[in-house]
Amino acid sequence: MSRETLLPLLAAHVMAHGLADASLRPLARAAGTSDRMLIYHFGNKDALVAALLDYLVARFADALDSAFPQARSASRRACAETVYAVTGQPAFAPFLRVWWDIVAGCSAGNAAYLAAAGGMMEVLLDWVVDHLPASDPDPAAGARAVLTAIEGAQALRAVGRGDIAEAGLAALEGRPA
Amino acid sequence: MSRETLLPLLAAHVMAHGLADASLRPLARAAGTSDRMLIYHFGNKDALVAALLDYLVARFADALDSAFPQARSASRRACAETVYAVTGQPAFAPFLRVWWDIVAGCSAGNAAYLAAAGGMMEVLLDWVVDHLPASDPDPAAGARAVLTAIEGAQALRAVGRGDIAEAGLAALEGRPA
DNA sequence: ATTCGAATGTAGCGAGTGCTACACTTGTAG
DNA sequence: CTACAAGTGTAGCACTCGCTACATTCGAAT
Repeated sequence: MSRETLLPLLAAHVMAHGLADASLRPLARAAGTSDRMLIYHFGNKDALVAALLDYLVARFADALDSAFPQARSASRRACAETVYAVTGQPAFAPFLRVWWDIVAGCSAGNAAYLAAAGGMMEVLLDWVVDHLPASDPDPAAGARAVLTAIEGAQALRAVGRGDIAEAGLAALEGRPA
Repeated sequence: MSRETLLPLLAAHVMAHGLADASLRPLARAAGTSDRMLIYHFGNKDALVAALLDYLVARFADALDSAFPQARSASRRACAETVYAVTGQPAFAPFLRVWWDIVAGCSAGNAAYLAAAGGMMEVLLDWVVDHLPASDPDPAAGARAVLTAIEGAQALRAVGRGDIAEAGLAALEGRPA
């Protein structure tokens, strides 16, 4: 039982039950250990959460690579709608749940969450750049526009207003600027 | 000390310290009462939070009406950028902090948070419709596009990537579709 | 075989959680 | 004046929190 064998089990529990109110004893139970051993391996809870966030960023990158279509999209709007559709699948709900916990933590000033969020945004930004139409005149700007729209659409879906999100994405410009 | 006199004080504390980990005793201290009395007035913590969310939605509507320019924007993009700029002012940080707590709570399945979020989105949607260019051919669709972009930009700013948000908004179509 | 450090179990500390029991003071209606 | 309900203070319950002290087991190196 090292950090490496623990982390997947801990991550599974966090994705199922949220990051915000994850406490040592339930975490330990989910991983088949004791709170005592979690502190032993990670030093303290903050370090554990930091390790967990690192692990989750890596898993998020994996999920993007494996679950998404490889082909480039036909337009910025199509790219955004693809990401929106894929992340709407049930398999992605646990990621999104943790994601909003991270955003809330960042807004509260948590530095570890900020670092994790930055990592995830970098991964996502790279992925979007690689999936924009090859004809896009400014992939860097296009990726940022698409990412902004995706984030907003997911926030709206999270609060039960997927209708606004879908209308919003549909109104995105279909062709590169 | 009725609910009505308590709510502003409770709301102030929540906006300063977050909604997620607001517990009765600190809330009571901030309002000059005891946890005992909070339960007496509201029944239990869930009801207190529900009342607090109602109050916050109303305050949010007030803040929009008073702090934002009255004039219509010149374009959908300008409208989004105005909202982004205004909500970037320090006075709005407490609202946003609570907002992300609400989004995270919705993602975790909290029904009371869902209702509050729905109310806030309704308020914001109406405001955006009223501030789109009068020439916009489809204000309902335009407002949804603007709102999606705004939400995304704010999420990105919350996680320290305001640079992406600004580039993303700049790439929005400047003229109505 | 002995020694030593890594790994682990048990028990508990002090603080904080939502909430309740009980007693007490008020203000008001009869 | 009395009766009664609304309001309030004090104390506490059963629980969880992150973390620690102490003791033990176990495996490998000497």
